[in-house]
Amino acid sequence: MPDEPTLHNQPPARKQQQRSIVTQQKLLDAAVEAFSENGFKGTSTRDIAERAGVHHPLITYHFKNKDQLWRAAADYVFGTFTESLSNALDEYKEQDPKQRMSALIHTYVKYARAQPALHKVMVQEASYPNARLDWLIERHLKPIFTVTFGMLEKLQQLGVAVPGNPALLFNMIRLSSGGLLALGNELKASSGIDIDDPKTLNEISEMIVRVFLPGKMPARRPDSAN
Amino acid sequence: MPDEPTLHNQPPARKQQQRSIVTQQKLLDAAVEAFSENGFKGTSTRDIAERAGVHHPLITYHFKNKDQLWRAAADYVFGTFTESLSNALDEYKEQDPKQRMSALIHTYVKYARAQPALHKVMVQEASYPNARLDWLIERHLKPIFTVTFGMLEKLQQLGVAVPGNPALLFNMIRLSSGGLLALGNELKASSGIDIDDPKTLNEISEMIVRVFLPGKMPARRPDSAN
DNA sequence: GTCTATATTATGATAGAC
DNA sequence: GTCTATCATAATATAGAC
Repeated sequence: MPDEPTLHNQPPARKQQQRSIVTQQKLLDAAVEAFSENGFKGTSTRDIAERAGVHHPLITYHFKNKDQLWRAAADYVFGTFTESLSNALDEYKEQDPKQRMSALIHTYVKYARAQPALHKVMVQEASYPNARLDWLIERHLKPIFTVTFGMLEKLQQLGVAVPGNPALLFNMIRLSSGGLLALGNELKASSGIDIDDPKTLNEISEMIVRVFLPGKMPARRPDSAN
Repeated sequence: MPDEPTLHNQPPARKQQQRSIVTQQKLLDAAVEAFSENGFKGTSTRDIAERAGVHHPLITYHFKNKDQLWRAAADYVFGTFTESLSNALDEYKEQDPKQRMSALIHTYVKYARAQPALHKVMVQEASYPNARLDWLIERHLKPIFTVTFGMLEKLQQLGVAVPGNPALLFNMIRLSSGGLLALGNELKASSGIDIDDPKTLNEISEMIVRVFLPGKMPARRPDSAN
């Protein structure tokens, strides 16, 4: 790997740059874990540095301060989540609206299991009005929500989703999947639900579809609009 | 009000005891608010004392330490919640199982609005395994859950509640009510849902019943068991 | 890019005057 | 029962050596 700049716009990654990326990623993973466990105020940058196996002044070096590190961690979690969602939508784009929504729900359940921080961080930040919450809503929530509201309204018109305020409906689905998995550490002892069992995840997404999207898709006329 | 001890077992409350109770209550209210906003680690006892308008060493005096104060605050929140639930059950004890469960759900929604700490504290503590979580499950959750699981199973047998694992069903109902209201500060901006509007609360509990308990109660035979 | 050292403030808990 | 004063520790952040 040559160290000299080339004619290309992006010079090849140098060893130092590579190491910097690794350190940043270690800090991001540790930050997601720590912030989702103890919230913004309850998390110390020292704790994050220790989890990452990195000296704590490096946080200042790579992310400037605690607040910027939190934002980078949120971008990381919500960015990969949004990506999973749009991949799922892409994969099912030939299917009917009910199947597409079911695929979204299943994707959400699987992602929330792998990354419970997704919902934990939301609850932590929604605990009281603050700038991070506003930032999260504008930057990550609204884009996802507006798309999904529209899909749900269409499903209501088709008689598949239960009637009522689609925003409420959406948020109940969201809580029944991501919100449920965020309680993972409680559910086994309180309710005998084992979210480590892969069958449980299927059970959850199937129940959500059965409950919130109980109707059948009407037979599709060949000449109907998409 | 006489200050001397009487022949009764419980001597009349003295002024100092009265003031002590007031201080303790102020600290409890402040603790519930602070812990639900910032979690156990993220809350400082100084913050609690300031919210309560009390000097911070009084926390040690009245509650020994931060951990004991947290437990007292949890007892306060979950104790009054359990009381509301059993009052609702009492009030509707002559009604059919679907009406009783609907009353429970509506009580839960109303309580969760007035005291969002109920769910916030659970999410905060369920963020990672710890002694406070175990204590909360054994002391407060299990008694409520076992009763409710039974009621839901019966409603499934009657064809009122949707089929499937009743524990999952119960937790989805719980998330759709308490979990939803815990996100109150987010919902208005992200979804246009205003939980300060009393109509919204009715909309929520009605949608939950419509979604999770869609069946009608079968006609009751006069000689059937309760 | 990495580390040690440190300035400054916040925190949990206690001692002891009143 | 209430308050001031204080101790030991932990926190965020920065300066500066290497």
